[in-house]
Amino acid sequence: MTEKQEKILSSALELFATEGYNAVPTNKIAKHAGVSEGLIFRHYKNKQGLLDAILVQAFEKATALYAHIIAEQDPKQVLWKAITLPFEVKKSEYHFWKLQFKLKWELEISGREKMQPFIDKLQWAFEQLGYDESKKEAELLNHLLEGIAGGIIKEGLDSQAPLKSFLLKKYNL
Amino acid sequence: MTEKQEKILSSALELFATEGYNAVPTNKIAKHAGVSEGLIFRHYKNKQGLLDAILVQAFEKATALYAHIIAEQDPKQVLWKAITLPFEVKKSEYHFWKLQFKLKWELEISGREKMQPFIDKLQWAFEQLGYDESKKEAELLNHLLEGIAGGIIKEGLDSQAPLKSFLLKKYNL
DNA sequence: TCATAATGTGTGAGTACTTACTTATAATTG
DNA sequence: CAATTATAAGTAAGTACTCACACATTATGA
Repeated sequence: MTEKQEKILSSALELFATEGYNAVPTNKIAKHAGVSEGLIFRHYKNKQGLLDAILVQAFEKATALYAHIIAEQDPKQVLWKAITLPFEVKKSEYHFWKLQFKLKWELEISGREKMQPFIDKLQWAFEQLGYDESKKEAELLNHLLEGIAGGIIKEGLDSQAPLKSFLLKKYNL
Repeated sequence: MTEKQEKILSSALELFATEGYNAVPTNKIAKHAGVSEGLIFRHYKNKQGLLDAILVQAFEKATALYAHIIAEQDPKQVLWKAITLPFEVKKSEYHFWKLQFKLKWELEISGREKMQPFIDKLQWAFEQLGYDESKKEAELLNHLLEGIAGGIIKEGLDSQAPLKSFLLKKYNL
């Protein structure tokens, strides 16, 4: 992948994340990337193709992130890693995360499939720890973590930080 | 407010909710409402003005909905009403709710101000019930309820229904 | 080894179509 | 008849995408 090709991808990611897919015209992406507009279409065929390329990267990134948790064999560690995950997100990755939330609602790209193995692992952990209704516990915690992640992206880490130790206490971690 | 004026509003609400603000051109709204395109601009000045008019209605609707909870004096009842609220949303109001979520991310219209009195009331209820960290409890429950509401809108009531009794049990209601 | 063909990267100027908004003018209402 | 509601036909700017062409890199073959 050439340098300009990567620049297109990162510019599109940033602009889609901050302004939304439909709100960003391709000429704006080109300008931001310091590239002729035609090059976008040479490399990615059309605007949708550009988004798809970003989504592929996103899928890989998300998979890598959750792999760490899914591989964990100690159920307590699974919960601990899951809960602390959103608080560890780096500022440099905000665009990436913001885009996930934006697309979920703007284009109704679910992201559910991506999450399912993670939720399953949560359920497994709750089961191991003797919780009564592991599936519901897992879905509940997932809602919670998504809410916290969204809060961090929109209002900053500080707005949600107090919830970290609070949650860990709640789950006896 | 004339009949056509209302039709414009309801059509715009439906289309914005299902497809997103930026994805829906004004001529499509006019066609859907059975109205000439110019009429939209006569009544609402521009596309943003049309959205603003919807948002005013939304604010009133949300305020009315939460008023019921905020007026409640029994803390247990406050929690009960808050938790059951998302499960009581009628299908006819899905567009309205979906738009809230869509705009929150597509246009970054927070909706936080709308919610604050509700969150404050949750905090009050937790305080009354002797919870240790009422503020964090309130924010946690709010995240949870938003997650559930979002789930209902995207995946249907059935997908989240089991969580209702589960949550009520968790909070001893 | 070196001309040359082939392929891939990149540009800038289009093009066909869409989109938000305007305006002149008609119909309706009070 | 005065004001308001409504329309149909614009218009200027924007938008996704194409295309002809230039430049660079690599592959081929005498």
